[in-house]
Amino acid sequence: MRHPTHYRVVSTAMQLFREKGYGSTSVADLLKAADVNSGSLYNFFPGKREVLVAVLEAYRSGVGETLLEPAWQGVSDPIDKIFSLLARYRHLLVETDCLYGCPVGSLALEIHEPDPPVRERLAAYFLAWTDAVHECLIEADSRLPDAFDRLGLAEFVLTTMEGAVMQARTFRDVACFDRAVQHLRNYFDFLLHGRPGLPLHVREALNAGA
Amino acid sequence: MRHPTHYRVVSTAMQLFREKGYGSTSVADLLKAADVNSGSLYNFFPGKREVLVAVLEAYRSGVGETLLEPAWQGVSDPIDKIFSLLARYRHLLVETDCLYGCPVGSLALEIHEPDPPVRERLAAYFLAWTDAVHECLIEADSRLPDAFDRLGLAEFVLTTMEGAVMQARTFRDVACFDRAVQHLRNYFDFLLHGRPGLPLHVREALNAGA
DNA sequence: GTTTTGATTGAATGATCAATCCAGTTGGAA
DNA sequence: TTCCAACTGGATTGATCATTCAATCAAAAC
Repeated sequence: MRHPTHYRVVSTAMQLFREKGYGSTSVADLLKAADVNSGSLYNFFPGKREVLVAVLEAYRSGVGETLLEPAWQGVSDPIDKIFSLLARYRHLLVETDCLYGCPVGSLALEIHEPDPPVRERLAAYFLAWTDAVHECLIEADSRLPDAFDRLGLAEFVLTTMEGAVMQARTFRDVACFDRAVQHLRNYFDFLLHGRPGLPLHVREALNAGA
Repeated sequence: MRHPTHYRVVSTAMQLFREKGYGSTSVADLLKAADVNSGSLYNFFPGKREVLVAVLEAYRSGVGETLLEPAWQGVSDPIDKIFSLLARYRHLLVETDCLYGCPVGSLALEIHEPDPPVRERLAAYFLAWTDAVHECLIEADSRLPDAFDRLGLAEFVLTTMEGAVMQARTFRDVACFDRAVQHLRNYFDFLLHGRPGLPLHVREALNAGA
C-alpha cells in the first residue's frame, strides 16, 4: 500500500531539499521523485513555498521522535545526552561523506527573503532544539554554576553544532566537527568542574595568587 | 571615470549574491545591476559559476584590507583583536537588520553540489579567516595554556561566528549573536585565567577539595 | 439513483533561465 | 593607414521554471 499524496510530497521534498536545497529543487523534480502529478500537488499546496513550510513543520514536529529519541537511546546522564545529540549529527555527516549536515540550518541560510511564515518555522525548529538541550541543563542543574543562564548555554550548543556542521561540509572533513565539539566539551568541563563554579577555597587561592 | 567591466561584474555580483544568494540571482539581474551586456560578461566569464568563483576569490583576497584592517583599527591586544573581528560581524548584522551576516558562510551552505573549484575557494576563505585568528593566538602565546592547540581554537572562533550569525539571521535578533560571543569570551577567560592554565597552587587547592 | 465533493490527470501556459551569436566598435601595434 | 584582437551591444535561442486548467474519476452524501 502506498502513502497518500500529501505525505508523499512532503517526505520527498524533505529529501530533495536536503540534497539539493530549496531553490535548486524544481517542482518538476519533486513531482517526478514523489510520483505525483502537478495538479495533485497544487490541489494540496498553493505553491512551492507552502511545500517548504510543510517540510519545516515536519522537521519541527519530528524533533523528538526522529532526532532526540534515537540519539538518547540508553543515555541517561543529561550532559551525556547533549553530546549524544551532537554525536548524532556527526553520524549524519559521516554517512553522507560530509555532504549533508543539519537540513534546517542549510535552509535557514539559503532563504534570503524576509519571508515571515518561513522564518517563523525556522525559528520554531531552532527553539524546539534548544528547548531539548535546555531541559538537559535543567536536569543537570546542581552541577552548573548558580545564576548561570541555562537557556543561553543551550543556544550556544546549537550555535556550535551549526557552525561546526558548516565547516565540516565545506572542508569535507568530519574532523572539523570533532574539534569544535571538543572545545564545547572543554567549555562544559570548565563550567561543571572549574570556575566560576569553583569551590570557595579554590577561588580564594586563585585570588591570593593573582 | 568608470570601473572596467570585469571589476563591475564581480563587485556587483558580490552585492547581489549577498542579498539574494547565488541561485536566486539571475544573470539578467546581474547584467542590469552591473550595467553590462551579456556579450561582455560572457567575454570574461565562461558562465555564471565562474562569476561565483571570482567572487569567492575576491572575498578571500580582500580578507585583510576589507575585513581585518577596519576591525583592528587602534586595537593592539591580540585577544581584543579576535573579539573586535567578531564585533565587526555584529556591526554587519545591525546595519542590515540581521538580514545579512557572513556572505561566504551563506554561500557555503547554499552550494550543495560537490563542485570542487567552488568548494576549494570556500575552504580557502575559511582558512584565511582562521589563519588571521591563529596569528592573534600565537601573538598571545604566553597567556594560553601550554600544548594547547591554537589552530583548533582559531577554528572554533569561526565555528562560533558562523553559528551565531545563522541564529541571529533566523531570529532577526542580534542578541542571539551577542550571547554566543559572550560564551566564547567566557571560554577564553577560562583558558587565559582558569584551568588548565591555572597556577599550580590553585590547582592543588582544587585537588584537595575534590 | 442522482448529486456533490475532492482527488487526480497531464497537456499547456507564459515567464524566466543561462547561454549564444554575430555585427559593430574600439584602441593600439605594425 | 591598415590591421587585428579585444571588447561591446543586444536580439535570440532552447531549456526549464512554477503554475494553471479543463476534463476525468471514485466514492460519499442525499
